[in-house]
Amino acid sequence: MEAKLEADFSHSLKHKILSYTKVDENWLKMGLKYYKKVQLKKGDILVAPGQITKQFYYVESGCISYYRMEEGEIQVLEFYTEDTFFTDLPSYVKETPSIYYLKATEATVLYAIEKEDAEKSFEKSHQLERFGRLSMQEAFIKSFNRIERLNSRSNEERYLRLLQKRPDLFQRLPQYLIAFYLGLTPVGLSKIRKRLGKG
Amino acid sequence: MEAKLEADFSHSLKHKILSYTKVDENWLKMGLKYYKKVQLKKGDILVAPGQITKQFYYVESGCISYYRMEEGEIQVLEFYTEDTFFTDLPSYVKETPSIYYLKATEATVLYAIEKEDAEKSFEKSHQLERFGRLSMQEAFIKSFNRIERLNSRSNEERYLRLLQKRPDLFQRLPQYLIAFYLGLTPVGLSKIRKRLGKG
DNA sequence: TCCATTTATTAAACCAGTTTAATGAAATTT
DNA sequence: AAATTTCATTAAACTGGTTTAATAAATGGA
Repeated sequence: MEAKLEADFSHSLKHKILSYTKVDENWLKMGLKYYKKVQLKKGDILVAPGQITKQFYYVESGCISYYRMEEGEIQVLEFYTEDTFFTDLPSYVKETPSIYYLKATEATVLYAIEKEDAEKSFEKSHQLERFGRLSMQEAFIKSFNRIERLNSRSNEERYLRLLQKRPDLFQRLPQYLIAFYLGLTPVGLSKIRKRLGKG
Repeated sequence: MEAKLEADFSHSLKHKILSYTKVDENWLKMGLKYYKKVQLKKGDILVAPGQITKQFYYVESGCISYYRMEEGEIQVLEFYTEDTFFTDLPSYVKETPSIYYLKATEATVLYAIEKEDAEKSFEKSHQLERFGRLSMQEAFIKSFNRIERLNSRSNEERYLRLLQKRPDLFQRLPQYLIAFYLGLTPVGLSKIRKRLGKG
């Protein structure tokens, strides 16, 4: 019974780690036991400006939006959804106060690991260190793709590409957040959608 | 004499690696010996569309621009300058043909390591694996900063921020490349500069 | 179920960029 | 030094966004 329970615990996280590299069972167990489950309700704030982000996260289910407010304007950097690692990296790495929000835009289940523990696990296990490297590499590629998208000069194209690449976002998020993510105003996005016949 | 020569070889690269994490001298030597020096003249192309990028690079001096051509339009993703690691990551990771150019915009000195050798070094040494992870993390943070800049809706602000953060680029690169990097046309950038009184 | 709030659309005036093309200046080649 | 090429600026017409404000629709709480 208990064994069953343990096997179920963070199953998706375990699977995710193993998708990067082979990790011996005992080291994997060691790494996994540092993670603790966090349940967020819609609207819960995980990180707010001024706080130092000392944890790294894995989204099992739900959606976290990563944004900041600057002179009344929202700037949306990313949406983290199922099966994704994330944190507020600038604050996490430099241990300085965050200037961002990390907020659940729907009921969300996370696993959180303390920075200290993450580093401990990397130090102890070469294999987990490799997992750390490869997951960082994946994060980098994703952010690279985002740059590519942001850098193309046509907003319409940007909208269409997002619609194609992450259609789920349009179902689960208010449209104005998507507008800011695309670097548009809600009015601007609405116009584009009208022009395209709502695609 | 020979010892002196060896000590000088890729000194800046050695220094760079050690800036990430401690690496025992013998492992470091082992890692470094995989790198070979590459000298590029202005205009030389390191990677062209269609090629598979099988090396990872470190810029000792000079400047490499990373861009693509799409229907006659240039899209500039990044400029890699002194003391920076880079490659065409999508192609390097997935071993698929590149869709980008990597081109020297001035005389440039690089150190190049074969992917195979890089992986070998990571496998052999936990410390080098850590270096790999942390350098990837740094690359990720840089690209994150770029997203932040690209995502702000005012072009003028984007221009000013770049001017402040990487003033060297304005000295060493033609203005039209900077314009495309900012997601503008050369004409657009020229207008902004005029408006601001050439900053 | 109704009321309050949040979100999306539309309209109108405006503006910061684009496109195209011409001119001029600077750098490179011969 | 002259010729050629590359690069930056300017102008004019245009376009696709912004801003502001009003309205309508959807959502959520008491």
